[in-house]
Amino acid sequence: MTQHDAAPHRRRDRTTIEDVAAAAGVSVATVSRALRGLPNVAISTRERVAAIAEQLAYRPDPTASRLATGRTLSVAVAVPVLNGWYFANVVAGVEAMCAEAGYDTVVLGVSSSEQRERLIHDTGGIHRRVDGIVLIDVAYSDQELRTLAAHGLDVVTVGPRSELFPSVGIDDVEVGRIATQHLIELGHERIGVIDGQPHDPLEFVVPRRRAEGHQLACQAAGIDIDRSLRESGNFSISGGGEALHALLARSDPPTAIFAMSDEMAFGALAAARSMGVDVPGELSVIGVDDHEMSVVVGLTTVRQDVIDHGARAARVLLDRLDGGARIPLRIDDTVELVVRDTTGPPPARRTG
Amino acid sequence: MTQHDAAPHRRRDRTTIEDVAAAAGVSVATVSRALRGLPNVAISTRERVAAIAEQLAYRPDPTASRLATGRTLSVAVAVPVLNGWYFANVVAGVEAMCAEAGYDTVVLGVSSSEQRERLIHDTGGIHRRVDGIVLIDVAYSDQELRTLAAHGLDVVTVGPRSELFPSVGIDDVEVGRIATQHLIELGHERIGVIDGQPHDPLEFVVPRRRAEGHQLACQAAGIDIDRSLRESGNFSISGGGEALHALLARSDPPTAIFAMSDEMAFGALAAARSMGVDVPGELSVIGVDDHEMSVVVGLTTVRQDVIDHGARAARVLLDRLDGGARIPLRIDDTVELVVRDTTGPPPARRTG
DNA sequence: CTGAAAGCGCTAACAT
DNA sequence: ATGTTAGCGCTTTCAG
Repeated sequence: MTQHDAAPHRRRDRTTIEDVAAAAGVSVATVSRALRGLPNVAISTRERVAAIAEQLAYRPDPTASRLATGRTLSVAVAVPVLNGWYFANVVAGVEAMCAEAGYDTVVLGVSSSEQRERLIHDTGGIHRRVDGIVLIDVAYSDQELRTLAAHGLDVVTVGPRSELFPSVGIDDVEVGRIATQHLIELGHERIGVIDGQPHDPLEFVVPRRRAEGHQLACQAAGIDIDRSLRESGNFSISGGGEALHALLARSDPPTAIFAMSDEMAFGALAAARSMGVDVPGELSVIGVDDHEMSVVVGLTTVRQDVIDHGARAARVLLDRLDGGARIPLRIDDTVELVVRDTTGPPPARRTG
Repeated sequence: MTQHDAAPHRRRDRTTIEDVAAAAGVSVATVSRALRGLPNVAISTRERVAAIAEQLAYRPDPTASRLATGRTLSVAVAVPVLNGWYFANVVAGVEAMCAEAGYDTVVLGVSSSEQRERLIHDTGGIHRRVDGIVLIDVAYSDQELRTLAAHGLDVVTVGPRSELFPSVGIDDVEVGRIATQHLIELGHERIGVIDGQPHDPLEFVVPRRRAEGHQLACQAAGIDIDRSLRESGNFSISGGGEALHALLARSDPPTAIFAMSDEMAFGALAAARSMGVDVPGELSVIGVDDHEMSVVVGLTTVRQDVIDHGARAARVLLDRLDGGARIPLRIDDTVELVVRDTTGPPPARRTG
C-alpha cells in the first residue's frame, strides 16, 4: 500500500440536503418538499430554503433519489447502427424531447445479436438503469418483445408497428404506393425496386410493407408485377449501387427505380452516372427519406420527418412513465412526395 | 382516490442481494464479495453463491451500488448536433467503447447556449449522474473548461486540443497542408477555401488550424495567399454550395477548392454542376472526412477515422476513471489523402 | 474466510 | 406546516 488515498474513488464533498436543512434551520424533509414544489410548505419557508439551496449551489444527488423513488429519470434508446443517418436522426429527436422533460438519454448499440440478447434478457441490467426504452426499427419478434415486457420495462418502438407496445412511424405501405404511383403517372411500366435486407423473412417488416404498397400501386394501374425486378440494397449507399447494376444488367431493364431509402438511391444515382445512364432521361429514380443530401443531388423522394418520430416516441414513453394520458397504440406520421430532378417520363419506347 | 395502487410507481419485486444471501445461507456481504470477484471468499462459497444468483436471475441494482460506491459507471457525451455526420460517428465510437467496458453512454445535446451553460455550471446536475464526460468538438474557452474541472468532473475532448484535459483528434494543420499541397502539385495556384463558421474569432479552432495548414502549403510553394479567397460554408451541405457560388462569382475565381469538410464539398460539387462548371475539368474540389458518400461521388478527400476518435476518447476517459495509466495529453490520429475524381490539373491558362 | 452494522443521500409515510 | 423515522439495495469497514 503506497497510496494514502483510502477510498477507491474519493467522493467529492458536495453539499447535501442536510447541509441545506441545517443552514435553513429546518428538517431535511422540509427541504426536500420545498425544493420539489410539494404542497404543505409555508411559502416563507419555501423561499428561504430555495435561497439557501441556491446560495450553497445545492444539487440533489440523482442517484440517491433514484434509489429512494425507484425512478431513474432516464430512458434508453436501442440503436442498431448509431452512425446511420436514420438512426442518428431518431436519437436526436429522442434526446431533445427527453432533455426537455429532464430525462437522461442513454444510447445502447444493438448491432450484434449478443447485444440484442443482452437487451432482451437484461443480462446487462439495463432494465434497472432506465425507466423505459425506445426501440428503433429493430426487428424483434413478438416473443422477444413479450420477454422484454415481462421484465417490466416500458417500451415504445419507432418504425414498425407492434401490438404489444405503442409505436410511431409512417405508413410504409403508403410510402411504397406514393413512390410507385408517381413513377406510374410519369408513364413508367417497368419499375425496379431496391429494397432492404437480402433475406429477412419476418424480421424486418419495413421493406416488406413498402413493397406491398408498390404492388398495390401497380395493380391499381393494371401493371404486371415482375417480382424478379427487385434487388437488395441493404439500406446502404454502396448496396444501392450494386442493386442498380444488377437491375440494369438484365435483358429487360426497368425504366424507373424505387429505392426504399435515399441512401440507396444515392448509390443508384452514382452507379447510373458511372454507367453513362442519364437520369432522368433514360432512368428515373425515387427514394425515401429526404436526406439532407437529396436536395443537393436533386433526388425525388418521399419525405419523412425522422427527428420528429424520435421526439414523438420519447413523448409517448414519457407520458406512459407519468402514468399519463391514454396513449394510442400507433402514431402514423404523414409522408410527402417531393418531386425533384431524378424522375421524368420514360425514354421513348422503341418499337419492336 | 379510486386507485388502490399506493406507490406512485410500483417497484417491481426484483430479487435483491438479500434474497441471494438467504438462499445461499450466507451474509449479504459475502454475496457482494463473491459476485464481484473480491478476494477472501472460499472458492466453494463463491461457486455456490454464483450458482444461486444465476438461478434466481439476480442482477445487482446499479442505482444502489452507485449510491454506495459513488461511481455511476456511466459517461456523458456532449454533442452540438446529434444528427450531424461527424458527431454521430464520434458518438458511435464512444458508445462502442463504453459498452465494452460496462459503462452507459448518455448523450447530451448542447446546441443552444443555454444548454452549454447548464453543462458548464452543472445546473442540470449531470455532473452527479456520470463519472466523466466526452466533449465533442465544442468550442469551450479555457475559462469554461476550468469551471467544468472545478466541479470535479473528468473530461476528455475530441477535436480541438486543450491544455487542461486530454484530447484526441487529428493534426488539423496537417490536414490543411495535405489538401492544399495536393492541389498545388496538380498545378493550381488560385485555391479557394470553404471553411466553417462565419465569425468565430476564438471559438472554433479547427477551421483556423486547417486554414493555417493551407497557408503553410501555399508559402512553401511560393504561392501568394489571397485571404479574400475564403468563404464560410458553415460545415453544412447547403453552406458549401453557397460558398462556391460566392467564390465563382468573383472576377478572379479559383481553379480549385479546399472544403474543410466533405459535406461542404458535396454542396460545392452540386453547385458546380448546377452552374455548369465541370469538375475536375474546370474546377478541382477536395474535402475532409471521407464520408460514406464521398466514394459515391468520387470526391477527393483527406480521410480521418472519426469513429475511432470517439472510441479512443472514451478509452482515455475510462482509463482516467480507473485511476489508470499515464495518459497522454493529446492523441493525434493520422490522416490520409484519398485521391478520387474531383481533383485534376487546372484548366489550361488563357494567355493575357 | 465470513458476518454485523454503519452508511451512501434522498424520499415517504407517519406523527405532531 | 414541519419533524421523525424508516427504508431504497448495495458496499465497506471492523470484528471475529
